[in-house]
Amino acid sequence: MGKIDLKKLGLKVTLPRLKVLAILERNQREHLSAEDIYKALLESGEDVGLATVYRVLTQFEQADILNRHHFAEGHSVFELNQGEHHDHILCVKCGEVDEFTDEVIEARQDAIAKEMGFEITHHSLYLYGICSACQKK
Amino acid sequence: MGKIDLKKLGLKVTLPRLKVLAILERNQREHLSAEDIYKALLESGEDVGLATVYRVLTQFEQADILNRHHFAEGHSVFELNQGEHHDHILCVKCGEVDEFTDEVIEARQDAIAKEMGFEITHHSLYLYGICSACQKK
DNA sequence: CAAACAATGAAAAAACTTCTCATTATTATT
DNA sequence: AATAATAATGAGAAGTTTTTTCATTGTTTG
Ligand SMILES: [Mn+2]
Ligand SMILES: [Mn+2]
Ligand SMILES: [Zn+2]
Ligand SMILES: [Zn+2]
Repeated sequence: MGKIDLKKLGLKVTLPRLKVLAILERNQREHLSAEDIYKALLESGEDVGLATVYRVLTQFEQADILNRHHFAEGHSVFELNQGEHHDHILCVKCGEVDEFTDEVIEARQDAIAKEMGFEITHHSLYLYGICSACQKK
Repeated sequence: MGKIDLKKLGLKVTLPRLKVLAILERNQREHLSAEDIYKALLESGEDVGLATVYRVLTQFEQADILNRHHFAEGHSVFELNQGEHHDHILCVKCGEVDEFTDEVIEARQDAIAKEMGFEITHHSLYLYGICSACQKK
């Protein structure tokens, strides 16, 4: 988990990029939308445009320092790439998001792709359900 | 695979609903967007509004006669519910979509949800990669 | 510190989907 | 077959999320 070096990624070191990165680092366990990040910037008194937030997030995604997810919400959410891959399970009642990794599933995915002649690049797996807290209500 | 009875689903039997259904039935193996369906209607000389296509698709989804998918494209695609569940593998080069089912993955998903205290309702699994045809180019 | 060029903010536009509302169609009931 | 009750429709406006445009500003290199 070394510090992220924008210069090494071919990105100029600008205030907007550093600020967005700081917000993502400060919210490691969260899954933030572009709007969330934009609002956080405004609250910190930073003068960054929403278009820039979108641009920077796309660049970070291409540089593989963060992951974009499409939960069943209509907008993208982002989280810093924490090294080890993980998948997500979401509560359809309260929106809670938990993370998991399963080696059996990962292995089967690779096997299936191979069987079907695909060279797999990535995957997205989301489980939806009702969390234990919401079941009790 | 009995004929779909709109009346039994609590939906009035209207021309737009029948036409949309016909297009979906005629394209069982495809994954069509609302726009695709709208264009197909126009080409058949049908006078159906795009808003109606969206409305009807949402109603069909709620009636559980079709499934909505969010591939990495920015818009929803739909396919008639063919009884047995399946997941998807997509080519990032040419857009080809193939289908598969894996009992091991299905079982692990249920087990994971249970372990994490969730009552699972559904899931979405998409594998992305390069198909065999595109690898040869 | 100057030149070269990349990044930015603001606003417009694009892409997709939903909403509003006046009109029309369907259904159940005569 | 006509009626009344009500649900569905088409057109366009509007809502959401994201991208593009472009004049201005900032970063980097030498
Ligand atoms: Mn996560
Ligand atoms: Mn399918
Ligand atoms: Zn919950
Ligand atoms: Zn391909």
